[in-house]
Amino acid sequence: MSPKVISAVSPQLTDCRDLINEALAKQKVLIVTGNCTVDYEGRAASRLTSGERVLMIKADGSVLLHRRSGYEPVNWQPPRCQFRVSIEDGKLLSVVATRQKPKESLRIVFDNIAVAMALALDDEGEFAMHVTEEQMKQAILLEPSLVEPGLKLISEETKMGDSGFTDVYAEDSSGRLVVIEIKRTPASRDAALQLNRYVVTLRKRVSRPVRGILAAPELRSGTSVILAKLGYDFKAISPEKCFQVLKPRTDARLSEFL
Amino acid sequence: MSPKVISAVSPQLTDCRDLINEALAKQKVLIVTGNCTVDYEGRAASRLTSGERVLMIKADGSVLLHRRSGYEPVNWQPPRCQFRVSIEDGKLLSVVATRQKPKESLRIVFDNIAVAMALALDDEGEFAMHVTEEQMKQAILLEPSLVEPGLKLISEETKMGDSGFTDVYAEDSSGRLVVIEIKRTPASRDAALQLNRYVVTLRKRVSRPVRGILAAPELRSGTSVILAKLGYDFKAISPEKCFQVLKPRTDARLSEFL
DNA sequence: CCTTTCAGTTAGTTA
DNA sequence: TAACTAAGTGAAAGG
Repeated sequence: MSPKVISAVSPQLTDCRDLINEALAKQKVLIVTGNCTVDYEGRAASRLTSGERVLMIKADGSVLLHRRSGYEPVNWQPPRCQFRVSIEDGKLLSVVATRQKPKESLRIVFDNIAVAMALALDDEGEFAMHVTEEQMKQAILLEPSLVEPGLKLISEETKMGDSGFTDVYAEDSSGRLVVIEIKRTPASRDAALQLNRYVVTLRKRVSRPVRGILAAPELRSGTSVILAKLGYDFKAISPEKCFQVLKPRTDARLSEFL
Repeated sequence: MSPKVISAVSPQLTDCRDLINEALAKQKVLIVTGNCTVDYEGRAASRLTSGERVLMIKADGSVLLHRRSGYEPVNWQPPRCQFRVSIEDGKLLSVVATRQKPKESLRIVFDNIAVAMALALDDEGEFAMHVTEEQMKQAILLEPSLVEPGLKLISEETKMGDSGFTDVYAEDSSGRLVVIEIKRTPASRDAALQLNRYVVTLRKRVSRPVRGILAAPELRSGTSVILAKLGYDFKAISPEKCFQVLKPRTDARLSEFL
């Protein structure tokens, strides 16, 4: 990370300005704490009188100005805005973050800076809302309306022949049979074809109409076309929703975690 | 502010732990940057694998974990949660932030810390979404439904005798006369009495029923009782809404501001 | 690019 | 405290 940090009793404003400009240019994460006033004008308008706050400007041009308390920043700017940094009267450092569409502007004027730092965060980590495929299935079995309102469970049988996919059988509100293919990750062409195999097999056995539903967090590009061609539906299932359904059961684990 | 800052190539974890604990105890704002993994379990569940991030813990126990990009923190904890800081295996520093109701837990484990700082922010500044009382009146004149649906303007006259308050005359959907008292700040007893004077005066002049509405961002405590006793209504008017109504007109000024 | 919907929404107000 | 609503909502998905 090799952070650049300015921390002095009275750091030179010019040094701070240079550090800020460099951070912006190199898309580092910038953190500045000091005494400032803040004006916003755009979708609304606000003014924050003098006080000590923490300014964070992130690599994508998001701006967050935090007071000492509260989850939310008191003032902010969403990603992709542009900056103008300048020194006024030799003793004020102003940062103006502007955005077009909607047209809005945030102006932060420091009359004193305590700490300024620029961080080149090396972060390739993966973020995942995690439930296992088995947990997703459990959630759907527990709460079939996750997939579709009025859906009624027919069979909890998992295996219809092979592996890699989880499936559930149900009946929809019109009395049609429904095969639900569950994937915990973005579903691809393979998932659609697998679903097709299940449906085709089932159609040979029964004379009732059979629907197919692919339940997954999302579809990989192109999959929706195949799915439509085969005549099946897609239902987005979020891991969070599944987790919430399962939550009562995981409370024991949560206690342990705490 | 007199910030305490730890910034070294490889700072001692014990020093960091002490700084964090002190910041938490004294309700300072804490900022820690370093390489970490993050696990969350509560309303949902998530895992973030190793990478460099910025952790901010605010005076009220809000937790924000920011990656290099994005307005929103990747993981967080709302205000009023509790902390446990510990060193594991002598080379991992873990911060666990837990909350009851809903029961949830955030666990951040650093294997390397680049910078840690504790800030005692001195911030008595006032935050205001600002429109003037005149602007509020303009907004209501432009868009009477801000006060009540179906309201129709009768008079743009401002003065009915004295000062300090802005008033507007209208007719409601039932054909009753309406006097609207506008205050840009939280309305007090005085505002209610002022409204009463206007209504009483008007009732002497006309034989139709006359309503009174106090339009302000909010009511000071006790004022709602008085208002109810007098038989008048309160309508909360947010500065933001007014601003949005007026916005088309302020675009010129906004351009100038940018 | 615009619209709609969702969020571990958060925050504020009221009953 | 719970329920309801608004937000400079932000972010993602779909048209």
